[in-house]
Amino acid sequence: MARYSKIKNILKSRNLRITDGRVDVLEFFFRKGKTLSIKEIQEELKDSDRVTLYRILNAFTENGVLHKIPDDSGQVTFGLCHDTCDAEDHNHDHMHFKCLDCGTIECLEQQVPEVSIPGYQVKEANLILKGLCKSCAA
Amino acid sequence: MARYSKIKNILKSRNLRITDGRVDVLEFFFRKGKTLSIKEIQEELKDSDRVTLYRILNAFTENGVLHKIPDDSGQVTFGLCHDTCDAEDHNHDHMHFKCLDCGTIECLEQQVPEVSIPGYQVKEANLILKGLCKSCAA
DNA sequence: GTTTATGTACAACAATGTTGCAAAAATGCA
DNA sequence: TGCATTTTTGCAACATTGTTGTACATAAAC
Repeated sequence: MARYSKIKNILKSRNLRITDGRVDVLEFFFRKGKTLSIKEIQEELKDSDRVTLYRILNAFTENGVLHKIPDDSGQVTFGLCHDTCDAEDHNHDHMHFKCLDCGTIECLEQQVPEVSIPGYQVKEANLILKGLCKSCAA
Repeated sequence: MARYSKIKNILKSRNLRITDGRVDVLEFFFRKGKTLSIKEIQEELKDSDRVTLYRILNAFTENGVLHKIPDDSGQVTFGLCHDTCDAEDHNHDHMHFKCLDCGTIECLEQQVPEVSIPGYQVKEANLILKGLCKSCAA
């Protein structure tokens, strides 16, 4: 499917109106094919309003289009959710790799290992690995 | 060992000077025995300077006294490192549980499951679980 | 006690994120 | 297509969070 149609479908399926800003943000994610920090998105979409961008990202996060990647650096990073995510049944189990050298954060396809703790009810699991990515380790 | 002596030893072993602010922060962590957000620490130590507190927390993080817990909420939370951590050989593998009900973040003693990704060099692993904690699930 | 290195307090700044509201645009329907 | 409704945007203003520079104060070492 053409990229624009795909983006339109994603927005429609979440009952989000198709606006230039939203399409631009999603198009940027598909084009880069990687996780993006707010800073990177802002630099790409220089002429757009900061508040609008925050609202777009929040809407996307709430509706399972993007997921926020926890990071202790304070720099919030977003990644595209897999096609299986939707507003009701959002798959929160993600595994990410942050390269200590180049700083890139990648979404890994591997499944987060199952963990159970007696007495606790685990609903989501986020595994953040740090080290050297494929290109930096080589 | 008495708490104050313990705190003094921790600071000395990191070559950090023993000051009122640092002792207060550490004493608060030992007293609560749990992870603390910057907000909580600020509320406890109302009369202390905000900048000083940030510098204390940064010094503690850099020297393996505390560890920063990644969280997508933006609220930075700190936890006491285990006794095995020191400035040179800081054990970065942590497992945390965040309760979606009461918001508390707990450090779990369980070991983070080993994960390896072909071509990557994994140095740290952070597993963040979310759900209902023991008291909220009951 | 005196010296020296380190840490603190204050002011000012920078970055990040939020709220309220009027104007604009997207959708649905006649 | 044109109109009504609802959602989204853009702007201003504010709130929170974190940083930098610098003079002063304190801890550690002698």
